[in-house]
Amino acid sequence: MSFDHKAIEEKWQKAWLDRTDLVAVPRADQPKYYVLEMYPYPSGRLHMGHVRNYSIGDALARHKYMRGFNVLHPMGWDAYGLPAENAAIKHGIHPRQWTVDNMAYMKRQFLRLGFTYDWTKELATCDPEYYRWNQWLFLKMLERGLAYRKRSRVNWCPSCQTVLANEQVVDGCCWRHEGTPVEQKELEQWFFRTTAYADELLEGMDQLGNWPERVLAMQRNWIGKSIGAQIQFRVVGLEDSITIFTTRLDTIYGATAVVLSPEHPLIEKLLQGMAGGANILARIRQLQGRRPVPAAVQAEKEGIFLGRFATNPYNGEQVPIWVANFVLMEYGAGAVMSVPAHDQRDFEFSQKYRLPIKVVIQNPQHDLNARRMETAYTEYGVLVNSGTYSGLSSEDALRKMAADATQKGFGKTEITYRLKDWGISRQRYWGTPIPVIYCAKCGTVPVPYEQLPVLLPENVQITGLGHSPLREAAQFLHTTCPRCNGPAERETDTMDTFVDSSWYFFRYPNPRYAESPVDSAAVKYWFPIDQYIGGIEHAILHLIYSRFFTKVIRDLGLTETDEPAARLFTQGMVLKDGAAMSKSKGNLVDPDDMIEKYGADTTRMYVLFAAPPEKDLEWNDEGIGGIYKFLARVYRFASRHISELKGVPPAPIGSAEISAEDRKVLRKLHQTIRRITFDFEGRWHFNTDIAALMELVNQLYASEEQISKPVVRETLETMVKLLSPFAPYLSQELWTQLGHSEDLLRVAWPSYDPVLAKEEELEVVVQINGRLRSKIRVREDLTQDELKEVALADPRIAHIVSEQEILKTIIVPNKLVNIVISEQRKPAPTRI
RNA sequence: GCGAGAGUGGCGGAAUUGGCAGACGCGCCAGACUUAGGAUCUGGUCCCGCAAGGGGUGGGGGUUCGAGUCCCCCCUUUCGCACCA
Repeated sequence: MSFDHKAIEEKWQKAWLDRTDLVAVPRADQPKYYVLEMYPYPSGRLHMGHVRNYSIGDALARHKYMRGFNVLHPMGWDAYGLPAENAAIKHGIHPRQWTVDNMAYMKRQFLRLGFTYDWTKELATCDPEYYRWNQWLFLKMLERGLAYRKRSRVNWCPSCQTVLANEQVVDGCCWRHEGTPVEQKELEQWFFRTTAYADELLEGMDQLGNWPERVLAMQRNWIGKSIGAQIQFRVVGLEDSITIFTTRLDTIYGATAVVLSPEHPLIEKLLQGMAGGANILARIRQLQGRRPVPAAVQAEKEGIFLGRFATNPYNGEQVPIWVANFVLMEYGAGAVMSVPAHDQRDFEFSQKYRLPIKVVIQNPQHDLNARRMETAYTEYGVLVNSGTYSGLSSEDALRKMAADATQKGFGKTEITYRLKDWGISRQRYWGTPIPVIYCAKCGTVPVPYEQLPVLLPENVQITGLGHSPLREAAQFLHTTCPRCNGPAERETDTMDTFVDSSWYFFRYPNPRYAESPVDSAAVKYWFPIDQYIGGIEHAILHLIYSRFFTKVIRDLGLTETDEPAARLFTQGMVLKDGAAMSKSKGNLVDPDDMIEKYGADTTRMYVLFAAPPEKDLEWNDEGIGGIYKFLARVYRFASRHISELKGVPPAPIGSAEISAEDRKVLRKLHQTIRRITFDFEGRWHFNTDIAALMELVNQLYASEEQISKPVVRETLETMVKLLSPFAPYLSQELWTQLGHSEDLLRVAWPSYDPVLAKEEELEVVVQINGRLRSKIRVREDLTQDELKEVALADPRIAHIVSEQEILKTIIVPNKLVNIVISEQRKPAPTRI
């Protein structure tokens, strides 16, 4: 009987349609397991990266079912987003239609792949019953000052025709459009106050020991906490002072200038009434224009002297005030002190403009000479030329100088973050309307909760022309003020779609819950997510926003959860010819084609086999055939024996009269159980688990003629269980053919017998001077002396050792004997 | 520049604590079965050598009875951050 994967998969797809046994319900008597894979954007069809992500999650979910866990394994759709709108512009199809069609198609793909999702938990973020809760959460955040509106310089992607958050700018370009430099625009925007949780986001990482270090490092870096001090320099001849931020207060005696960002608000005032001031201002504006925005490339440092001076509050020295392109307004105080001797940037700047260099930290290796320095000395050290602080270490000086600044009132200790508040306004149609109304009389008025959801209107002309299409939707735009009933306008920007994905995992436990975004009781049972699985590309974007939302939702009193996911796993990318698969590169491998040709089992299993899950996977069109061949081998072996196994009991474990060949197969079987079981505990190197199953099958083929029926039954049944997380269709089919009726998910995961798994006779390696010389087969648990004796009796060893003096013998019981003799004289090399 | 990771046959990869380097698969070679084989089964496949033997995990050094694994230096490469004061 040949392996008809199509017939088998179609049969079980039908049987598994609308299955009710996967509906997750809280149960007090069972340990729970919430396994979640990042939901997809419904772009049209699944790609291999999806198949990989979801095959990892499904293997885990199936294993947890078999281990007796109450499993929550949901799936949904990140259904708002720009591609739907682009499709509308290009093909004239409505974004909703496009999205709905795609979800339907991709759901069929999911069903075809045989994943164990509880589809009763399905959610789509473009559904009013979902996005109303985005609006609800927004209003709560508004109440708490966690959402606010301000005019600011924002990142603008000319391709997307919308604003981007800082997190969505990669190398100065849009995260969706690699070649499109982001522009800066001044706009009124809504923000979420992520900075309010900066410290908790940082400290919370202590709880994330089971997140990849790589992700934590990226988040730490992104939050960018730095502890320093703010110091005020009085402007000579004016009442104003300039505040600078520094982490190296210990070097302040070496300051030779104060440098402002070109956007610094004080500049105009400083130039007022100065001769040539207008000219200088014009040059500064020019400098701004020339600055690469945002600073993607390190540009040549350029500066302009303002003609004014400021006083260093520590030593009373007057230093020139400059404006330079390398000082960022967005960070710290928008102004710095320039210490060329101890900061590389300041050093370069001073070289170019011939500013003096003053050494105030001494290098213990050799004395620094300001005139001969070629780079800045940035290490901590001992202070010199620093008044009363001279002689202190940098660490002591930092503390003392900050304390003195506070006491004397010209500065204080200050903490700054790289993390910025999250700009969430998007000038696009296909997203959640921001539930705010602008009234000429009452100002900005939140939409009352009872009027939620603010529905996204369906009949809107989508043009992609740079302002929200909702501006043109008169029905939507014009409304009445909830306070005064006067005429008013709605906010027409929509929310960043990352808002949707920041809390969807809280919705899964009860996605139809109508009282609040989260069903607190259900969440209390299921949370935290025991295992979250997704791509590394979300290390900062989605995963930092999610952590922020988790804390906000907690502080709203809806949950007690501090962190969303106890464990995070980031799988590697699927590559073809060394590059990520993409339409533009033309190197796509379509999962549908693979499923059509080899079946879902093979496709799933191959993505698990080709590389360990955390590493990138290089797709190989030939390789997948090897998995198909393996499954066909399993099927063929089973087919040859199933009919004769009727009524045959599984092998009685430990039975004395089983043959040596039986024992060999059982040993391999139990070693395989041990290996795969161990691996599911967290290592997840499914590639080696599948290799172990292949070894078992190879052993079965080799021993086929000599093993007894009970052992065949035992081995087949157990093997099918071990195989089922990776190849569920074939496994369920064979399980049924073996005479069972229950679903494999409800069958207990096999346990191994350590006695059976143990090798009876061991092969011990014999080395001489660390080099392999022979192998001996011995009984287990020989004493060290016995082992040594057997090793020395080995003819090959005896031959080499014969007349040498044995200096030492190292014995690792059951493993190895290493005999150390004096190094043999090498025969003189024959030269030609 | 800073931070994290990686470098093993023709290819993907294995080697859980320092203890047989190359499991498993692809590819390739040979044989069997066959009208046929891009099916299936069996055997072989790190390099040099007929063999005995020798060499071998990016390069160099070190620790150790013993190093792919630990330490130091260097090279290559992937990813993240990048004028963050």
